[in-house]
Amino acid sequence: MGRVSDARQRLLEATNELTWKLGYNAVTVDAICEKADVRKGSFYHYFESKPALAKAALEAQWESYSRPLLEASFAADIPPLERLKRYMETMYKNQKEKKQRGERVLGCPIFSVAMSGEGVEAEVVEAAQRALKRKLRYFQTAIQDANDAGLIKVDDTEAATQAVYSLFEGAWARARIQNSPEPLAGLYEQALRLLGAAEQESPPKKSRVA
Amino acid sequence: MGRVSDARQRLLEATNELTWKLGYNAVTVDAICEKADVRKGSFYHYFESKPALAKAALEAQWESYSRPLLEASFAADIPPLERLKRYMETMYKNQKEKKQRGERVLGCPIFSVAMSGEGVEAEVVEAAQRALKRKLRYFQTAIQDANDAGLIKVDDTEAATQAVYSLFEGAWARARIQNSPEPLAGLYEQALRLLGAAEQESPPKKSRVA
DNA sequence: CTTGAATTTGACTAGACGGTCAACTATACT
DNA sequence: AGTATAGTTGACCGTCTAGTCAAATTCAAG
Repeated sequence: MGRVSDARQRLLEATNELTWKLGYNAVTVDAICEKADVRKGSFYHYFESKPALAKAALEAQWESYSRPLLEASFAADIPPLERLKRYMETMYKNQKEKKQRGERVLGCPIFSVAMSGEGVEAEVVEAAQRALKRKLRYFQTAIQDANDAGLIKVDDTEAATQAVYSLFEGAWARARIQNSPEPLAGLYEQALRLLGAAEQESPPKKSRVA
Repeated sequence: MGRVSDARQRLLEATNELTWKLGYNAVTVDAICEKADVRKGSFYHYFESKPALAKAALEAQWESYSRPLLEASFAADIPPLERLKRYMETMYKNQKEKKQRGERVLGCPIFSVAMSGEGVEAEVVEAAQRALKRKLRYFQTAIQDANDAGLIKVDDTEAATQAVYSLFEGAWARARIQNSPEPLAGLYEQALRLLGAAEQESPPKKSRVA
């Protein structure tokens, strides 16, 4: 019964856009309301507080953005290393296109929130941490599968996975910092080295002098 | 002439401590003043604004903290790969000890500020970016030296350096997120794989099944 | 001991912030 | 058509925030 509205959805989207660009603490309730074209009273009709909205927004973003992107690249019917390749190259292309469109390179929408640590309500940080852990699982599965298929050569699969993940998140974070997609370029090849799985080699060059 | 004081210094230190823990936007001038035991009026005697202080604090931190740590590990008379090893293991130990002392694992004091992007005054972000670029140069020199000495085997030295740096910063960031030093454990060995410089090998194991 | 510059102080402001509320409006269901 | 209910509105509040200032204090140097 009663009226219908998509104000809740608009609030979630506005929150994610602003938080991605500015970081959680730099985003105000007023700014969210303005962007979503919703009055403050309505805001508190849908969410009991700013952190509650931020938490819901992160979860919505996981479902509508991050998860689909991951599922597309990490589909189980794709060869395991191909999954990594697809994901990394898709992310690179995404950021590159953004840059060419004149937009800023914003990196991972979840990572910067997760990094806030204290200084942001635990509720929000924990939602971001959960999302990052889920993301890690795609890497773990793919690399485990690659290992089972004998495609990689590592002493410690888990350590290698962590390293690939750190490499990826680090590159993505640096892309944001530099406002450039370049740190994400050629990441797959670097990941292969971590995994002891040199691909079809191009002719190796010897050392060169500075 | 006139009075002498170390209030300026105390303000810089308080700013760095709080920013490291909470992130720039969660730190208020009042909190800084309280921690430094300085009244607000004095604050604005020494710094013309909050971002101006933050910028000065980042520069002070580079000189008094980051730079010494880097210089100690990356001294030119140490073999190039040994430099990387020392740095990474020092950072790991640092964070591990912090954790054992019951403190939080805070990661890189500069990285989180640099990641703020818009939403933090350009002045502050740029100071952080400068510091990160300087840090990268230590990696570049060490890896270039390793390459010149034939210690590593990479097609593209610069790309490998970027990857090692992304790996390191990514791991450090994840350490903060997880409040655990573990992402930094064994990083040097992973870096060696990126550089095509397998160390004194332990007997290699073949793939294993989940 | 005087002088005057450097420093300290606390009270002050204006605006932004997160959040509240009671009244109002639209509409899906009976 | 009537009504309960979901959604909307804008004015309002207390607190926090960055920043100001004129007056008071300290002390190095002449």
